[in-house]
Amino acid sequence: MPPKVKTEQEKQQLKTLIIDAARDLFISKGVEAVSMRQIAKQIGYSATSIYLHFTDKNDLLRTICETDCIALANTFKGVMKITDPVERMVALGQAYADFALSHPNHYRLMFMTPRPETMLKSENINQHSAEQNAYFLLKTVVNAVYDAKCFRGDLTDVDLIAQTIWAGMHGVCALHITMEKDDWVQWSGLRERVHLMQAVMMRGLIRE
Amino acid sequence: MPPKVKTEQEKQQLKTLIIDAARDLFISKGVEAVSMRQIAKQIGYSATSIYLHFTDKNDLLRTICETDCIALANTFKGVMKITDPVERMVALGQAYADFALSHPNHYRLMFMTPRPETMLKSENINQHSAEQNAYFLLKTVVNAVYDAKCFRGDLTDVDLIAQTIWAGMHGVCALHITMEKDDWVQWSGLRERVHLMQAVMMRGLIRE
DNA sequence: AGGATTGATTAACGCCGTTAACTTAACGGT
DNA sequence: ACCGTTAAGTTAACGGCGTTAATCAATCCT
Repeated sequence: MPPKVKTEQEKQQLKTLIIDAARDLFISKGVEAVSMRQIAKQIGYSATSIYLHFTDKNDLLRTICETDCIALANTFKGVMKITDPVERMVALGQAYADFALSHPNHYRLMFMTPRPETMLKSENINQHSAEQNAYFLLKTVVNAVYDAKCFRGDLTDVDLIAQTIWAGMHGVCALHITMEKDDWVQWSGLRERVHLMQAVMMRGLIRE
Repeated sequence: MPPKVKTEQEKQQLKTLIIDAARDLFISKGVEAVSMRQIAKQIGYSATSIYLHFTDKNDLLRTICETDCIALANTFKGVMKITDPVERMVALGQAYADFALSHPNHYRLMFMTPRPETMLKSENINQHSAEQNAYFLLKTVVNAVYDAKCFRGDLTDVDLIAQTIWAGMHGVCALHITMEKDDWVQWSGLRERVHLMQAVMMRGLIRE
């Protein structure tokens, strides 16, 4: 029963209705365990209706990733108030880990799901906006530390430094999310692992 | 057409035939893109035959992971010949990254695929054998460095140290494998990232 | 020789993502 | 006031998936 002619705003509303339902399901059950039919049922539409707004499941997934990457950058706004550059960088790492570990399925969705071909082009993410790109935000924070001449003298590539910090935090979080339950490893405390990674990063990067 | 009565050895042969075919496909196309029917076709059997040897797809996957975890530990044997404990530890990290980055799908299979419930119990992996457990091997190597009193004084938990090193290398590799193609990040060179992570780890952990 | 057992097969079930064909309601033009 | 067009949705259908049930053929045991 199609009460026709939808304003652009109404269209967008339905689109975000789909996105929100899909994200809820993805987060609570994991991406691969959620079907288009389930998402549709959740919002009282038929499965094929989703295809009127997204070309396929990957498109939906990519859109959620983009949206949430922006949202994630926004949740980091609080740490940006910290004035000391090094302190701010540490706090950002902590905030990142907090997000990853308190929303593991959400994190998996955003940073542990291999991107299919169709996901490559993300025109919607502004490469150079701290509001819209969590990585650019990290880079900004790292750059401030660099400008304050706090890094070791042999470190001159800000991208490289930022990506290494990211990799360190990602490593702890991703390893935990994937292998938490594997009992052939005697896992030490998660808190300690996050903390030591931060300490190692700082000692390894900051001028002594 | 069943030419009956199979010796235990023949059974095992068929089982490893399935495993090898499945691994080949998993590695070349990614786990989720490979169906039981495809694996079966590869070895000239019907799809349901696989279920005579593995209870389901997860069981097959878990078996491959276990097998290859043991195999991985064996490929590290060369590294163990290095006598200097710190050198040996660095070389192990490099060997680990080399494996991950030259066999990304294989690595994904082993260390980036979330374990379903049925995967938890891995009785086949010996928790305390360096030959059968790559993590225990790492722990042994880390322990040698610890005994040589090369770690900073505040580091006393060998498991924690080993897991942090693992996380660091895993972070670089996993991030690369997942996000390599995402163009909203200006990736610096992969080699440099691996190298800096190693350097940061060493500077952060080793007594100065 | 004949029944039980083993190693395999084919058929079938209920999902999945996605496409095609169809329906119904609202709008624009005359 | 009518009528075609189009937008927004539906149902039907396709081929493939993981997996289970039923079946089949060859061998073994007695």
